[in-house]
Amino acid sequence: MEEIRTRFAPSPTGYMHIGNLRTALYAFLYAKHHNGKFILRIEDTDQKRYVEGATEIIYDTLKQTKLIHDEGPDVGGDYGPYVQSERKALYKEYAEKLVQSGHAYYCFCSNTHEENSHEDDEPQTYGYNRHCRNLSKEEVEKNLKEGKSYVIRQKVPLDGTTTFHDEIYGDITVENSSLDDQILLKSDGMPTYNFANVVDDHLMKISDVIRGKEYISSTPKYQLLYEAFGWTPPRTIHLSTIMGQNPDGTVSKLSKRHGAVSFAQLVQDGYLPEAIINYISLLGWSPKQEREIFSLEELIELFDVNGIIKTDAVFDYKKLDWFNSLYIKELPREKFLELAKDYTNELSEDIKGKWDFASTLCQSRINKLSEISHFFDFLDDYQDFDLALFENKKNKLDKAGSLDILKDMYNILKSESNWSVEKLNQIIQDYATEKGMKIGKAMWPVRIGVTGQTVTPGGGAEMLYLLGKDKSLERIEKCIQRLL
RNA sequence: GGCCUUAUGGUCAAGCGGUUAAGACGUCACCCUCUCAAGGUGAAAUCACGAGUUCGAUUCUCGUUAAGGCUACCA
Repeated sequence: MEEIRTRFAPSPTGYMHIGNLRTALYAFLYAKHHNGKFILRIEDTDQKRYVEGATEIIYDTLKQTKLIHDEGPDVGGDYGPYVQSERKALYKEYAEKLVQSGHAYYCFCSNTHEENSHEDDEPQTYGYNRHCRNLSKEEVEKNLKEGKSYVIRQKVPLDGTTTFHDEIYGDITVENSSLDDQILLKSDGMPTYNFANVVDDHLMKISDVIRGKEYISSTPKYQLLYEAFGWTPPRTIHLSTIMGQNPDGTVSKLSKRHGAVSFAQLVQDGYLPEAIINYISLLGWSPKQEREIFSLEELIELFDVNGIIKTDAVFDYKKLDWFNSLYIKELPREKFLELAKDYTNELSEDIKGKWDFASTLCQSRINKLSEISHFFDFLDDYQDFDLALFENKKNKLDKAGSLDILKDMYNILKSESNWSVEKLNQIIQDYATEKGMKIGKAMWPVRIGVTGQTVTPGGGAEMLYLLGKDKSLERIEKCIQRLL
């Protein structure tokens, strides 16, 4: 049986775009679902874009998301090297083969881009004018001998059509006349992506190419290349684009202006890799089930090209938040504490001292780890709040009623030496029982008085504990003064 | 401009000729509850438009419109 081999072929650009990561994920899931191999290949043929440390970012991302590759520059494999710049000689060799077989030609035009430049009001000309397509052998030899700079271009048939099959989009046919004689080998001797991916996918025995659908337009040219070489093309699976929502409601390709778009940025914002993977797995693919929480193992089990969606998906940070909050809640306590460490710097010494308890409040309520930094800011933001907050109809409380409770609580709390959440809860419960009221009624004035806010991430006793005895009493006293 | 692709609620999406058109996020109620969060229940909200084909179209075909991609010595 045919071995399934997929590849993830990122350019070392310095960051991992979330759309790119999704492509990697799908390629990984597809391969693993079929017990195949997932290969990492670094496409660094554009030397101008080389970024220091960029490959490490790719390795890190793959490691953090657990998309473990079976072959790649760092782990080796039978089809290396896995870095395109190290395969330079290979491409030249194959490009020349194509020249010999009449499927490509040398082009000595200096800069076609400039030649084709135009004024805005002039009708635009498109593509290369094929100036060198029919140069005589002698002319080519002469130019070569003179050491003229050249590129090798694909000799695309002038008529007829080319058809390829995509697993998602079906058969796609284009007129060859709409295809340009694209550059295969650049003047610096490096191949273009368009050429390298064909050679490498074949040489590395890639069975299924999974990539973004921006390559659909180029695929006919790849098809022609495979045919010229006499190779069987791999299956192709083109993926929809991940979009971002613009302020005006329109959408466009997800980019910086929509928010964090790189995996590293998302992680820094406090999203867990597992949550990110879970969320993006469902952006453009559906397991056709009602649940949405899946581990990587489950995704491998369930992955099926049948569920891949053709339409572009808008990245929704709100939904990512939801996934993330669930994953954070599920985190074992130790793990949460460890991850939280990076976000506690801005916390007050007071909160840090009570972190053992305070962290539980965070874990059950935050959407992303970065929210920890300012989670307790409200405690310090204590001003002369509107005394109407003491009125609460559900508890049948007015200012006078609150004042009474506050006075009692002040006296009770003043003599309390065991300032723990449990004890505080206990004594307030005892007080409520004694007064024949529900604990909620007794807690209301306390919680409001001590925080000055109706909404707090925790109950009255918890707020008292976090504030500490001195500050709590001080605030209660102040409220009593104001209410008198 | 040319070529290619796509079109179900605000968002992710199920559906693959006959359905009260799933489910999730978000929103809004209500319940629970010392507030919030979590949890529970419920509500509002979708087949872009126009022609066909068919007994019957969200589903098939064609057009329109809109959106996206390609049209680089970037990938």
